[in-house]
Amino acid sequence: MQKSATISSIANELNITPATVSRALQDHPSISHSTKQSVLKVASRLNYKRNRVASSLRSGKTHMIGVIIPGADTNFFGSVVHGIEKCANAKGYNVLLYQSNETQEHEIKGIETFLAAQVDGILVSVAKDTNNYAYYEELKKKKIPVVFFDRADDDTGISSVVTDDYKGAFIATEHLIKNGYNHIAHVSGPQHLKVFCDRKKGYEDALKQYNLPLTDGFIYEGNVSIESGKAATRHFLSLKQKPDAVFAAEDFTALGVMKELKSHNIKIPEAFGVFGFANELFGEHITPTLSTIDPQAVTMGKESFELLLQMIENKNEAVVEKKIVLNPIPVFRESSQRKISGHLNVYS
Amino acid sequence: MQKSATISSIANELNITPATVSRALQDHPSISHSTKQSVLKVASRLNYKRNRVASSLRSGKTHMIGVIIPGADTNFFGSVVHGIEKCANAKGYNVLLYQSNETQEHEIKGIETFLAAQVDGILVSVAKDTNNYAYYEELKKKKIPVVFFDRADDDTGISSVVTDDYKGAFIATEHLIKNGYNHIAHVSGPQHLKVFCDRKKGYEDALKQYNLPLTDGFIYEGNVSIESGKAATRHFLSLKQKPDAVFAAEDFTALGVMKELKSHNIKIPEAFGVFGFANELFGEHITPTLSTIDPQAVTMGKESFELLLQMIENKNEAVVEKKIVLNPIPVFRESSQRKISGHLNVYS
DNA sequence: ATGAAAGCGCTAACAA
DNA sequence: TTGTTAGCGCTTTCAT
Repeated sequence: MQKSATISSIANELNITPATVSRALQDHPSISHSTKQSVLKVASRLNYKRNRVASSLRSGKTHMIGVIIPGADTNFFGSVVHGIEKCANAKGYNVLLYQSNETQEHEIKGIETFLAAQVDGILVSVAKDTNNYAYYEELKKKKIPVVFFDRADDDTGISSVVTDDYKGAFIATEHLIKNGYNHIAHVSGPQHLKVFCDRKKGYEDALKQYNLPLTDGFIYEGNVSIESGKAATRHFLSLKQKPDAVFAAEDFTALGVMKELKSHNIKIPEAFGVFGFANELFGEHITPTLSTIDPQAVTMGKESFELLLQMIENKNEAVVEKKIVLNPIPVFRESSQRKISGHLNVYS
Repeated sequence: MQKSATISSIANELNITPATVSRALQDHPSISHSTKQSVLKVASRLNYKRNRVASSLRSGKTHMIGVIIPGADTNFFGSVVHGIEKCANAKGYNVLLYQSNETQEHEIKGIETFLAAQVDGILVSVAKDTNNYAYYEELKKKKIPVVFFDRADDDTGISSVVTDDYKGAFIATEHLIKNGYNHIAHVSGPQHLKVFCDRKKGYEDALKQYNLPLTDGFIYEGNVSIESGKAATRHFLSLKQKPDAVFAAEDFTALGVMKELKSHNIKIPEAFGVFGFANELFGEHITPTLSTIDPQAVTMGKESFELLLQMIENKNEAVVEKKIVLNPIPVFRESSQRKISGHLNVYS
């Protein structure tokens, strides 16, 4: 292959210096219109492409951001990445992707990779088992812009973009109550993650507000999986006081709940209500369709990137912590709505 | 922030030259054990991290690969990326992701971005509307390693990793036949994409082999979407000779077929069989569960990366085109299996 | 409006 | 085994 064109080759053709070419290419104000014209012409003739690596080395900006997600195989994270990508590309940024596979070990490896690659900033949704944020404190000291999305930590003082999990959970639980379920259980997620704490709190407060008791054994800590939804359900059904509805902290868990209920021939939503969280794709297509909370994944991606970009561009100024909270959108489907025609307390 | 350590800072501390440090860090054979030891010690004390940008500029290798996918929001591509990532990270490569949103325009933009970023190689699954491969010929001339996955082109002479689409389609159709359906229609995908040609051909050949006629109007060209599955079904139901089963070229299309059938109160699988392709996540969870072909997404990602890596490492040797064909795994679920107890031809 | 010159941090051919 | 030297391609300050 013939070597690709550089600013020097352009400069040679025109008998000007590389510096001038560089400036012309950047549309620098101090370059004459005619020079710019000719540079552009030669550049396109030689099929010149700026070497970003060289440019990055010199300028210290790579125009790359790193994104760490637990896994690329859920619709939720897929959509967030989609949002990030779209936005980043529009602003001339590239996206380096890294999957933690839900372990802190990989997460840290990802960050180190990103640092070595000199990314301009990092977006991360922490792994299930991340409970130590010392690493992020380090990054803060190094003034590397970092934004958490979805799975954020409250105490680290790092900017974040999350859904209003508390509100979403409250709405979900309230909806179940209004549909006549009054023994509502909850399958939560790992409690060291703020998301799942908040969702539990929303559930609890909704019960309180409607004067429903918090029954013993009605909260089961799952681990965000179909299997834990099933296990939770087996647990609930073994109680003397059985629930008649479940608010699951996440859709896959809700799916597990539904599967287990079906295998016990318990009718949803007639005999048992189910509500999820995440608006995973499958919820719309299963029978019955799954009620859920849409956390606005694409918007989350977009907002995360924009926030990060702000931080990148104002790198010198004091980095203020900024928290963006998205409005959760309830999606009421079949699994939580029964025709209540007057027998609100039929099961109590 | 204090500037991060460089090889020079390490060299200074030890009164040796940067070159020696560089070599020590690379475990170069000509460096003494003791020097390596001390370099490593100082490096870790200073928290040295190699600057990959500088390294790339000098060596011409970025250890980054670019991946272009139509979109990150299907389980299939999510899983392929998962496979790529895992494998790439293990080998010290980073993954730049770009989504074409199914348009050739974005796809080309992605490639240009990757070239500017000096990636070592590119993995691409072409967009729905890509029909011009001139761009890839260019890459070939420039000796940029490229591997197509899933959506490949046969004539470009570019290496690829795909599922045996023909075989998968054949198995699916054959299975429908063996389950007593004998008016089997097909919803295909865009025919300028080889995947969908192959699937159609597998369908046709299965019919032939079992001496079933290719009925007029039984092939509907969809565009890989729920909506086109619905439209196809409406078309099929409007025919005088109606089909009693559909092999859809892809799961979302199959889902559309099922939805439309349900809205006409046509029972699946009793009155109508449905078979998909892709093994999207939802198929396992809808009612009835969807029979499909598992194209081995994660394996596809892994194999694609390994093939690309080979090409990257043997860049000087003649690049031979290599095609890897994965074995499709049928997943027989409810939507295609009826109890046929002797009335094989009940509908004919 | 343009040129000259230095250098980002690292690597590698050649020399010793 | 280690040092010397040059330079990857670009940006940017300072000078003209």
